Amino acid sequence: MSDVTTGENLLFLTDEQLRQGIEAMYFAYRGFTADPDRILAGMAYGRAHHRAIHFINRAPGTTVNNLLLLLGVTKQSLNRVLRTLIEDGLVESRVGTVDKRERHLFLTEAGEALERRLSDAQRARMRTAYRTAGPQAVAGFRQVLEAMMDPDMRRRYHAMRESGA
Amino acid sequence: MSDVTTGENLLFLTDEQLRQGIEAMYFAYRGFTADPDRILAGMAYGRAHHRAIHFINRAPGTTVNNLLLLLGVTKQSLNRVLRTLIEDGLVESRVGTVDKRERHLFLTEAGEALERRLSDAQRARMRTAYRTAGPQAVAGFRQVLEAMMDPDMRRRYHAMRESGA
DNA sequence: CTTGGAATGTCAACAAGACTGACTTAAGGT
DNA sequence: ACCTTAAGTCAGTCTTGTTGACATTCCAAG
Repeated sequence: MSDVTTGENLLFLTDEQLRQGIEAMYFAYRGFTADPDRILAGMAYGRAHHRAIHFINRAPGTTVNNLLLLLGVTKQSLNRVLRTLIEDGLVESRVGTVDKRERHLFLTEAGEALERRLSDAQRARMRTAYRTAGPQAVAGFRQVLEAMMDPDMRRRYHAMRESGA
Repeated sequence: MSDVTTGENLLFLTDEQLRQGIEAMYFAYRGFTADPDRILAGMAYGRAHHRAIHFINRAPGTTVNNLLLLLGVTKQSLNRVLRTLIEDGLVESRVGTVDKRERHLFLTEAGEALERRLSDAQRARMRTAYRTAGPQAVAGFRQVLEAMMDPDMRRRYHAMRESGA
């Protein structure tokens, strides 16, 4: 351990440092959502639709229940969003083959097109930020974010990474 | 430049890495807001009240207009929040002495008490995350967050740090 | 000095997206 | 047969965002 991490030199843990971190998180999240929000503003969609599309793309064939756990909203709330996406032909809902109670969700071609448009914008900002800060900083960024998650979310986040990559 | 940052070794900039970063940001932000949300759930307040209280505490005497720029909402939206906080005796609004159109905002003792309760909870999570990840990671975290902000927000974020610390 | 425009803040009405609670339908599992 | 689980629906509420209209105050140009 270096001297910054021990004794009275825990300078990165002062209240002022923590407050600045909180504000940085707040302002950065605004930037993080700004580009997709702008794209969606024109259509009849919002951030809720984006989140659904994102996770259906990440885990094609996921069930409604699984999506519910990832998004942390009520089924009534998700249902409203999902219904419009299905009606508009962006998402397809297939009855489960092994368990017919389940609905498996997939993006249609139109859904994938919108997903790409949204995630291109979001990744472009992320890429610029990553490039500006450099690989070391990115590693630290990821470490702190992970430590900030609730344990449940951290589990789901890891599960997603394993199946995804 | 080290070899990770050049040539074909830009591994931290792959689409998969960026997607994981996006998801980490999403899940971490949920954790970030969870504790204050829980505290506020009981009262008739929400995240919007928290944000107002936070920034009034950070910049006592700030005007409504300045708060508007920080929060990025319409004045009508902020006004509703502010009105309830004033009615409930958490915020005091003083008519400007030099420009009587302006209202200067301050936390009352009750307001400061709630601010402390909310920010204690949020800082506790932040402190744990920082301690877990370590000072190097925290530095990287801050760098990436800053690079993710919109330029306007970055300016305001820096202005806040100068006056605050 | 007056008057018109800009800045600041307030009121009212509405929409999106979250919530709870109650209920239905269909399919599994014991 | 009975209970549970998955999904969907209907109704009502809350928070927080939006627009539009309006009042007050300031300031500067005529």
